[in-house]
Amino acid sequence: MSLPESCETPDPNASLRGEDSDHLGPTLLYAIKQVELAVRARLDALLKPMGITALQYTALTVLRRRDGLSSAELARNSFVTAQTMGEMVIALENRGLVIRRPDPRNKRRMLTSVSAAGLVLLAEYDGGVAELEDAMVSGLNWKQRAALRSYLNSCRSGLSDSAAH
Amino acid sequence: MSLPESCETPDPNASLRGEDSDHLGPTLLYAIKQVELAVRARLDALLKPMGITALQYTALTVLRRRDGLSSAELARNSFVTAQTMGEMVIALENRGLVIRRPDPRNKRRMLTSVSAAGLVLLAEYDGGVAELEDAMVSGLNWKQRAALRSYLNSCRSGLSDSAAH
DNA sequence: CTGATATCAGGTGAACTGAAATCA
DNA sequence: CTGATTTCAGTTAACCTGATATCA
Repeated sequence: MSLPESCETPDPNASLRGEDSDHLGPTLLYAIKQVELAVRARLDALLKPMGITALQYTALTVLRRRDGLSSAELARNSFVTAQTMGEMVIALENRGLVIRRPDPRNKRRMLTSVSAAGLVLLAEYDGGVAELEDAMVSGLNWKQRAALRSYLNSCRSGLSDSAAH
Repeated sequence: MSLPESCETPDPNASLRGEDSDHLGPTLLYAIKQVELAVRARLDALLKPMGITALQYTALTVLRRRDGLSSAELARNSFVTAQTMGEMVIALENRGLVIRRPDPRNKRRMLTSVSAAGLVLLAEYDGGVAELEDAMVSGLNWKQRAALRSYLNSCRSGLSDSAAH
């Protein structure tokens, strides 16, 4: 990995508004945490009036994209234990937002799907969530947005794969 | 602010492993959440052996950079209530990691500083945290890392500033 | 027998809301 | 009086560990 030495100073005007102008410390980790905190605060405020948590919303959106996952698979996707996700899925089932049925090829597994009511609920949120994302990336053009997503995917794989020190 | 446009195609392999190659939905929000979840899992595992939470660690690093903040200011920085942050700061004080003393100009405010023991504890973590960040951005060159930080800062200001729909 | 899944039981820490007191 | 900060009290949602049963 050759490092370009064209400009050592990563950021001449890092101190934009005196808020978080750290030129040392876990800058990228901190930046990601700050963005996620802001997103979560907004998302909670958006979802709370309808009585659903951010984690439940996330699980529903994942199930909408990938139908028929088991709660254990959902748990691995969200970095929580199988018990925790199992309870949440049951809660969603009791509220009629998801439907579960045993896997015909494995009687132990329970295939989970978003119910019609769940799809309606998700559809009601889609607009607000899209607005939230638009607000977040309002300062970036499409090319930068694509690069940001690419970089984030790289970060995720870098953390999940061979991140042994 | 010059933004690097020499970056290669945004995603040579956007579909990493068939896991989350969604071309629709809240992709960027989801990508950020996924990265933060992975970071938090790693950070918790790193910090747990010494009995400190990720939020406490973050608060300590913020105080190291900006000495003398009040718990209310810390709360606003971390998107939690003043009560929550107040309890955490007291917990840190009881463990001798921070020191508080009344603001001479405002007897109600309590100025918080990292204690010597707190600085030692932070120093012990700096290495592991740096390794964690290195692992996260191992797939990015320095230019992409700088762009990522710039984009994340843009996202944060986009969320905190005028994010009215 | 081993591993994965689901579920029940119990426990914990972290966050919230509400209210009260102090001070600029 | 208004607003900000701190602190006390009660509460809740989220997550954990441990144990058990089922099934590939």
